[in-house]
Amino acid sequence: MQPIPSPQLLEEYSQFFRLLSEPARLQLLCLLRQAPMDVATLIERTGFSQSHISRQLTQLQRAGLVRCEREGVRLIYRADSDLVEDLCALVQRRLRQRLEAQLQELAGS
Amino acid sequence: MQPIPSPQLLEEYSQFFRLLSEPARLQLLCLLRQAPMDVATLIERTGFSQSHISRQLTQLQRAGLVRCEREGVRLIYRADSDLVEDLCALVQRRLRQRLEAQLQELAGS
DNA sequence: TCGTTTTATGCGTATACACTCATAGGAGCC
DNA sequence: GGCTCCTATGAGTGTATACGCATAAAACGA
Repeated sequence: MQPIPSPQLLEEYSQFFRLLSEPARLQLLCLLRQAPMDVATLIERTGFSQSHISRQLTQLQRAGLVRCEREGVRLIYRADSDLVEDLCALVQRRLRQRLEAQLQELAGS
Repeated sequence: MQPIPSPQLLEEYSQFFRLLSEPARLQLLCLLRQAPMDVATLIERTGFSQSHISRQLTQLQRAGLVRCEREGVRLIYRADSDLVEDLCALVQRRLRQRLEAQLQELAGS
C-alpha cells in the first residue's frame, strides 16, 4: 500500500492532466506527433484562431511536451515526448474494457 | 506514424483526463486506493463538505474508477482500477526527468 | 410506520479558462 | 532603418464547474 501523494504532488499531477483535458490541446499534440509543422499549418488543420493556438502551444511548451525552433520567419513546433501516447494508450485500453463489459451485460440479459 | 484520433475519441480522452485534473478527485482516488472507506471517513480525511464529496464520487463512479456498496446504513466506496496509479507513475517519471534536466542545466552553467 | 442517519440534489457564488478580436512585439528581408 | 510577415498578448465575453448551504430523497432500524 503506497502513501498518499503530498498536496504539492497532487497539484502537479492534476495540473498535468488538466493540460490534456482540452480536446484542442490534445489535437495539437497528436498533429505535432505525426510531424513537426508550423503554426500556419496548425491553424489550417484545426480551424482555431491564431491567438488561441499560440496560447495552447505556450502552455504545452511550458510543460515540456512541445518545443519549437525558427525556420526563416516561421516557428516549427514539434512534439517532444511520447508520454502522451502512452497515457492515451492506457486510457484507451480502459475505455475498451468498459465497453466490452457493457456488451457482456447486454448479452447476459 | 499513427493516425490522429477521431474527434469523438479526442473528446473521450480529454473527458477522462479532466476527471483527474482536480486535486480533490485525485485525492479521493488515492485515499480509496489505500483502503475502501465510507463517506464520513472521506469527509474527515479531506475536510471537504459532504455535498462536494458526494458529487465527486458520483463522477468517479460514472467513469468506473470507483464503485460502492451498502454496509448497513453507510456506503462503502472502493477504487476499482489501478489505471490511475499507472498514469500517475508515468507522469511522475516525466516530472522527475524534467527536474533532472533542469539540474543539468544549472550544473553546466 | 415513523424517526434518524446517510447520501443526493437544487441553488447561488466565485473562479478558471477557452476562445475571439484587435493590437503590440519581433524577427527576417529590402 | 523601414516593411512585412509571423507570433504573442491585452481585453472582453461566455461557459463550465468547484464548492458550500440548505434541503430533499432514500434507506436502515426500532
